[in-house]
Amino acid sequence: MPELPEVETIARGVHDRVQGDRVLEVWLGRHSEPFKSSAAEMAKGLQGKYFRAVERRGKHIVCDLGSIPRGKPEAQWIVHLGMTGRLLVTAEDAPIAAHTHARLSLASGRELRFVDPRRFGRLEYRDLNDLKGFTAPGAEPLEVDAKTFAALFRGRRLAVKAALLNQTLLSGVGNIYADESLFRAGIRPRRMAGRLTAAELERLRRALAGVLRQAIKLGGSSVSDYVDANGVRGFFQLEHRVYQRDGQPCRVCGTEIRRVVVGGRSTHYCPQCQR
DNA sequence: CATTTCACCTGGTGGC
DNA sequence: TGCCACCAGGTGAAAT
Repeated sequence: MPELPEVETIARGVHDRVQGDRVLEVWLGRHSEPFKSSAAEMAKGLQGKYFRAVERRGKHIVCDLGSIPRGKPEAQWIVHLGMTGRLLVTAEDAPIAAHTHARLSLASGRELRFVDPRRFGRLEYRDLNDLKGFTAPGAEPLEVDAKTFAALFRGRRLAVKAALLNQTLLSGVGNIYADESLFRAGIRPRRMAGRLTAAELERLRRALAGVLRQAIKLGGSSVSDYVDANGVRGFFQLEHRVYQRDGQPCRVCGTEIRRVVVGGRSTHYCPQCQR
């Protein structure tokens, strides 16, 4: 489900609703897949902690926690939504959705819940006395400068689409925004990353930042059932130029949009507008 | 090492 | 209606 704009929307929504709130009780489901750290340690660590802040790092949602409401974070709860994960703030008596893996009851009388049918999402608890704070491995697409961006692709022999999806190069780009940014930059997804010209790379960097910013403004893309922390759908899917539009005419030139597989992922492009 | 492929899961859709 | 193949917004391990 979620790429950078969706994760940003959810992180902001959760931040606004839980900042200053305190965890009273923790319930964790019995499926082990979502738990990157031991469930027992996570439950014990979360209990009693205050939410200092909730922020996005790449596709991760990082909750800074402390034993008092303010000050330096003492621990972090890190949520990765995978393909189908949701992080929701609910009333405590709200019905419990199928595939709910974590419920944090809060002093305000609400609950923070993690729901994930496919269980590709991950939850991690970090005690910052033992471990460093979470940092995303790749560059932030909304902050990276032209020189750094170009250096990420230099010498690489894989398709530019695959490079965009590599989270150790850029953090936060997924299948929708890789395709949409390549369309806006006029670059074919199968072009070898290391063979792009300086001008093409700069077009791509700007197209990517532009499409991500616009998507954040519209609350992300709701392709199937994506909703933010308040259960509200996004609207960026209405702005898609190529993603899941194969067989339909290009909105710019009318040529039929094609679907191919690149790096094992569905890839959509306009053979006329993208070279 | 860099790159590619595949497995991990459930659920929705569309064809027969 | 039922059954089945195929597809899905992600990632990391294994293979090449």
